[in-house]
Amino acid sequence: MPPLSSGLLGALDSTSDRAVFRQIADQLREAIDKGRFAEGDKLPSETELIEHYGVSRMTIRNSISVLQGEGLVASEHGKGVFVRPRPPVRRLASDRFARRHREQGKSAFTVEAEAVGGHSEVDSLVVREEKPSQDIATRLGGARKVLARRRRYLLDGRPVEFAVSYLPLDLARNTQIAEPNPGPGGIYARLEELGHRLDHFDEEISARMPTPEEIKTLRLASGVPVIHLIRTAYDTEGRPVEVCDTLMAADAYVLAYQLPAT
Amino acid sequence: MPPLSSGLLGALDSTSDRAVFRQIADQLREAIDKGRFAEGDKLPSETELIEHYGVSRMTIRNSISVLQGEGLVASEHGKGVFVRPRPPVRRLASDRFARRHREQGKSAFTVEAEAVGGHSEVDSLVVREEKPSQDIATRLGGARKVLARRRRYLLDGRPVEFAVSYLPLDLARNTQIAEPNPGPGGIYARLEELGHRLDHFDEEISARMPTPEEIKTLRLASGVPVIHLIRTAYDTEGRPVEVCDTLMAADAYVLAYQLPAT
DNA sequence: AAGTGGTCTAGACCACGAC
DNA sequence: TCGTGGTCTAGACCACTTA
Repeated sequence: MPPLSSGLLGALDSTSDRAVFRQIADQLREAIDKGRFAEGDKLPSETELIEHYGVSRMTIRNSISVLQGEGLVASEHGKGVFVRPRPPVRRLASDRFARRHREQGKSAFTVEAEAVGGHSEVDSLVVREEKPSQDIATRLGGARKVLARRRRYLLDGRPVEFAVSYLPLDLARNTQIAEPNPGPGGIYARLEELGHRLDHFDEEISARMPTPEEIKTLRLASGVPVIHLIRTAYDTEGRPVEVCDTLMAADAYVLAYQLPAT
Repeated sequence: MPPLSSGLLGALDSTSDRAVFRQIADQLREAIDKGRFAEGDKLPSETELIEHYGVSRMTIRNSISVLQGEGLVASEHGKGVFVRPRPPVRRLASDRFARRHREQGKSAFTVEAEAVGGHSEVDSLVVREEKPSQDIATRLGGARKVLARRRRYLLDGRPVEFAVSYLPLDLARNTQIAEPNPGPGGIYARLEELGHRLDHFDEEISARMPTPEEIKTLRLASGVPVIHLIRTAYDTEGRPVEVCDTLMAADAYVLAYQLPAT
């Protein structure tokens, strides 16, 4: 095995209070930040790092797990540890639910996917009647039964978003909204055809680390948070007609909004 | 040492493919989710878990580090590992920059703090002239020098947000905006007095894991992401008059927006 | 077969906090 | 003082990838 290219990584400071594994993590992080390891590059193997620093394997693994937690690197069993590439980001514009998009027969996700020139797919579509959670029921103005539309969105084959739409059952039952394919313009276009002209949407955004199940569904690398977005759609009479509960891979999205100054 | 209360945690499945430390993490997670350990409760000590499961210490520590990464628990040296309490969340409303708030002499942060009945402080205020980064310069329409206002916000003594406002220097120099205390209503009130009537704000939101420096500044527990918000303020002539780059502790915020349906 | 990371053991010494 | 978590060692065996 060839020795580590000199200069890429420095030496430890034994006089420092800082733990050895943190010093090693610091040096690797700095090398990545400065581009000495580029996106997609393989870091030195554990064996190489052990020899370079003269420490035990667990110390090296500890260092690398720090960087994994920061979302900087991802390890691949049998291959190595790699600098995580920044995936292409989808920017959700504040006009993404504008009527003019619906009138062109496009769903919001399609509009966004086209904006980045990507290929979009929908997946795992399940439509069924449910008893809503307390939170969803409240947001829907006290609905006792709802129609739930679950689906996963993929961009260029990568799952990026998982969403559940809830609609009051009395409103959606026996309409095309209850069909797997809601038709051109999506369920918002159907709601308007049913006489529920949409007035505005409220969105609430938070971020957190994913649960193991969410990691599986969105195939998340470690160190990638999720953005949780809950949108409520209101018609012109002020009635909430849909709640959409969305979980997004945070490394795949930027959300954009416009606020009035008045 | 008393034995672990029976029933709280189960046994390992040696026939399972799932790694032992993951099985232990699963059981602890389930116990937390089901409320068998409540917020703020202490988990069994490493020694207790070692005896309960009959595994080595590193295996137990590995399990706990999984839960730390998920933001479920936080360890305190010398005391134990505790279920992380959900801190009070500040909800940023979509009207938080409405003129009516400014006209009451209140800053946006004060308005929000009062809404949750908390005590707010500002900290580490530094105002100085700078050469902006490429990104900031572009957002400001090509400004070559800017006034930068850095500050940290604390809610009930806990740092929750770090923000930097950038203003074109030709606009802010020798005004009260360049003073540490910008006066009632904050810099947006001053901008309007200077003839820059505000029209709207653009906000861009993303989420990621914090850098070590950000962890220090916001005193973040492990497993807590940050929300990155970049706001650009435009006057009625369409000129960008301020860019505010904000980093928020994700466990302390919910952002709310309203979208038009038109 | 050789190299990589994944899991696990059985110790050691240290630093912090509560009593 | 004692129990807690923090750091570190020196091994072992396994699973995956590449050649």
